[in-house]
Amino acid sequence: MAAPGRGVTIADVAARAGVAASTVSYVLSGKRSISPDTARRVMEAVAELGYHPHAGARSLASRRSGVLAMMLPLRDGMHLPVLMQFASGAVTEARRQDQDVLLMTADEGPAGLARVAASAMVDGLILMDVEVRDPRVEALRRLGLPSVLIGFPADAEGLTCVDLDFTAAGQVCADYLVERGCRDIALLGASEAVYERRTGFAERVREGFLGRSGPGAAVWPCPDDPISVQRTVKELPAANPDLTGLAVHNEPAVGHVMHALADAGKRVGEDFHVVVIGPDEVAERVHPQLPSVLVPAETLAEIAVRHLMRKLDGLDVPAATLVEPQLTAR
Amino acid sequence: MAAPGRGVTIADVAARAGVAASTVSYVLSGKRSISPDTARRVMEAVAELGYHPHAGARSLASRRSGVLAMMLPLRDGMHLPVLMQFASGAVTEARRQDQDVLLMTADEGPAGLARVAASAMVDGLILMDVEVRDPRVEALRRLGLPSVLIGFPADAEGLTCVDLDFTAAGQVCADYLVERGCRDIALLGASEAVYERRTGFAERVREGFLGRSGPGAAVWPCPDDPISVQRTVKELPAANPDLTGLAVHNEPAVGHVMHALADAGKRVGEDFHVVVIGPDEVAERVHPQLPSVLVPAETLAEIAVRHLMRKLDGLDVPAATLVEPQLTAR
DNA sequence: CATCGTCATCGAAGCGCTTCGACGGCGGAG
DNA sequence: CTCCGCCGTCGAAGCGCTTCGATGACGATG
Repeated sequence: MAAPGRGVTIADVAARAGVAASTVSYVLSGKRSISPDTARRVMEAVAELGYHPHAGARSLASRRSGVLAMMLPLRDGMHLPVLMQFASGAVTEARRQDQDVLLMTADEGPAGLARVAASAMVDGLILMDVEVRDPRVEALRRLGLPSVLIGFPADAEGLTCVDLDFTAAGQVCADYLVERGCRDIALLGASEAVYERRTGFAERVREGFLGRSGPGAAVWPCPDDPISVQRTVKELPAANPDLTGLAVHNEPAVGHVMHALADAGKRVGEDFHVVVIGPDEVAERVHPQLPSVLVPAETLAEIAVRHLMRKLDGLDVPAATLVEPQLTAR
Repeated sequence: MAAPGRGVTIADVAARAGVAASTVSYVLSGKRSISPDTARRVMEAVAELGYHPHAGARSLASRRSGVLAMMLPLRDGMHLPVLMQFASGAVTEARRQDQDVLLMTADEGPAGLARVAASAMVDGLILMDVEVRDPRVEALRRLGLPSVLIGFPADAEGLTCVDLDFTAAGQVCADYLVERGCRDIALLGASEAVYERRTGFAERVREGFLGRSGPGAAVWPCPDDPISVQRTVKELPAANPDLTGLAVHNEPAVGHVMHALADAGKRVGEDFHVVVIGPDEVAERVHPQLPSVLVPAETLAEIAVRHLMRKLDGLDVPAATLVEPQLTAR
């Protein structure tokens, strides 16, 4: 009793329930019909002994490990809390489907994919923060490991991708500002680095935003330290005196933007409008609170896991899933 | 060639190298001496075929899965970026030791521990954000699953724990402020909830801080929204007019604190001093930049993984490891 | 009453790996 | 020159599970 559950095998359960090991297996998997009476005795034995199937043995015999890999990068300019939301959303949904999640880092690169695929350590893979040209994508195709991407690479042929519709998000923000009567509007984005890496979502927000705004609209990449933000916000009116609306797609910078605007004498919500693309807390933690379009990290992760599970079960799933952005007015 | 590496078994490697399967195994594990010539042929075959051992088979036969679990909470008041640093630090170090990391959430609780332990899915466990009274700790003891805690529960008997020396961190902050000539000092902490949950580190910072400061010192719990921060900062001088030094142990609030102090006419770095316990970025992203004591998440995670691996190898490790805090002046 | 299905269950054969004991071949000691 | 011991290698026996085919038992059918 020192370590209950340790070393309990299916044979122990079978003996206890007075059946064959294979019968226990069938009760547990439901792959053959079993009399209710036998099933009950088996389940009781399982509970009494605290039996949990040996993961390795199971995966060896059934060619299913019950583990999903999540490969997520920790690159410069990524907003860590959002990544954590993705991770937690994925784990939660995976557990609901009796799967576990292995955390991989992006810098293992394609070799890491080959490793987990060949070792049959995981059944499928969720790839995060996909870049427009991503070396992992090619490896993925080659390996034939079931996978779902969060984000869209340039060539999504044959892949399953899920993401927020960032183009629509850019549009929603532009529309919001225009409806508020803003004359000219601008998008204050993430630092240059994010655009240079050609991270898909940043580009798409820009396109969506510009597509809905007048000829005076501009996009300003901006690092998130207070000095840079202050400087950028100061430059805005100089570049365009008619600017009265700003969309901010740079989570950590939002607070600084608000202070810079206050310093510049803008009264946000009155003669100047700001809308945020980012987590609710960011938009709620400034004064005044701002309208925002949320990146629904948990929802995206959940969809990704569900799609992946369907693929593992041989069902088919839409190649591209775009989640509609919601603008929360505040 | 459509899916190279798929289905390559140790027998394939053995055939290719002209040896027995067991020999391949010994080459790979180094558990018996092998002639250099044979070893070379085997390694070549491994490389040519892209062989990776089947994880399930390996764990079944060797009773080692090569996977470590990391159970980390996503509770209110936790600073997500720091958690992500822990996770990434652990994954990085684990990979260095040829291990993978399974991500578990705290809300699976003790049952989750029983599951992974009994299924032999993981070899060991790292438990994060340990509370003073944590139900998982008891389960851990009972299961006998090798583990390392990041944080200290009330009863650490028989456990291996690693953490920043938060008591010392509190002391360092108090000392810093006193040395700067501050008359009275205060600690602005996290929201009440964190203290109520009796999260170990918050309490220890407080004790360390109070232990080194004069009788006028005070601790102010504080939520991290701008309104609450503004209010709390306004109350400080009312409660103690001689207050000229503040330690902030609440990452997201730092920016707001600085603005509130500016509004109150304090000139930080001159007639008023502030020190931060938190990530470097937080202290660097305000103006003026602040001195800070870092929570070395990656280092802690790295130590935890290393200790865990030593335990798995039957070596012994110190029961308690406290990392000395470093104050970075800026 | 003999025959045929169906249902519930069993036994055995692997899944791919590690590990143990065994066994040739070789060099050094006697 | 023989014997012993060691080194390098092999074959076989599992690890705990799933799954396939086989087998009784039993009710329905002709």
